[in-house]
Amino acid sequence: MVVYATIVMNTNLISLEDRYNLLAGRLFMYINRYIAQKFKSSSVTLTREQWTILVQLWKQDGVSQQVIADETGRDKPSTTRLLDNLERDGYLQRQPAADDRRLNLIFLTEKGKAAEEEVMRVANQALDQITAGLATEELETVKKVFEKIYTNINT
Amino acid sequence: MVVYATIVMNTNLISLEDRYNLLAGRLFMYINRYIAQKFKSSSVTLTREQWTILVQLWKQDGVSQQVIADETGRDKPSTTRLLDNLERDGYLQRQPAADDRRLNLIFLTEKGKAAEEEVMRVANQALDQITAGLATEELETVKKVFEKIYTNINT
DNA sequence: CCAATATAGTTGTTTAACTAACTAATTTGC
DNA sequence: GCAAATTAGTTAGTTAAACAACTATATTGG
Repeated sequence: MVVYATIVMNTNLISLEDRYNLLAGRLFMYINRYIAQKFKSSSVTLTREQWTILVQLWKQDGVSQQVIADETGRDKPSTTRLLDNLERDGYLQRQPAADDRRLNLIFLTEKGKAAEEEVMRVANQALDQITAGLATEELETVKKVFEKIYTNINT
Repeated sequence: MVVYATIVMNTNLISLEDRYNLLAGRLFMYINRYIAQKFKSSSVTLTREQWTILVQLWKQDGVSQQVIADETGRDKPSTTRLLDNLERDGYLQRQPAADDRRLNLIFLTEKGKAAEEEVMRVANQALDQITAGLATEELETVKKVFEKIYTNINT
């Protein structure tokens, strides 16, 4: 067993255990599981990942796959395959752009549009349960920390 | 576009956008990518997930797969396959327990033990960079929020 | 003008998570 | 004592993320 005490002292007073948990992404794994369960028990037949794509399309559809990839923070192959499944399941359709044949524009189908209300109701309910009892200032701090981490990662 | 204003008002003053980002797990996706890069560029040939298993084994090895699954928050099939790969790559070995033949006890190999120092050095360096410039109180609040969310999810 | 470069999207491969279904071994409770 | 239930672990199938390599189209710069 190697001793990490000096390393911890060099940075801050948060324990290695806490820092490790952040890094390990355990909470995210649990949140992911929770959302999947809530979707399932509400007969929402979408994954959390598919939901993030649809959230973007409900804001604006008719955009290219690259735009969706950028807006949801994914690479192109991951986006291609998420769109494959969503198209297969009838939520959207690809349409080549007339003025640039490299682009696929993504359009919601009627099914995709109709899904918004119920899916967002379930998602918001899950969010309410996840964040129940948390003070606004606490969530503001979390937001600030997340933004700082984002900056740290990208510089 | 459905209007969510009333839903947001019913819960707290954090915007839907912020709540959505928490749910979407974007930051975690970015942290995951960052760690993977740091491991790769330091010639640590482990995934973040494999690392979480080894962290547990460095604390205590000779435990069953179920114990590892519980301690790292995974289900059994995920744990089985992570251990498959770690065994294949020579970091550990399975050994049937003498007194209960259902159990596989997991033991680090010399390679698995020897990896600790360098791997933890790289992991701690990445953690330092990720949490740089964050105040102890901010990280304490994040910890508190994470714990509260964990409680919310499991009740 | 057209070769070089950049951009959009797809495909293949590996890792990992989840669920469900399964085998083998152990514990239980009548 | 032994059938039923529980526990440990594996296997199969689906979804998703990462990276690398690829095709097709569009833009660029000499």
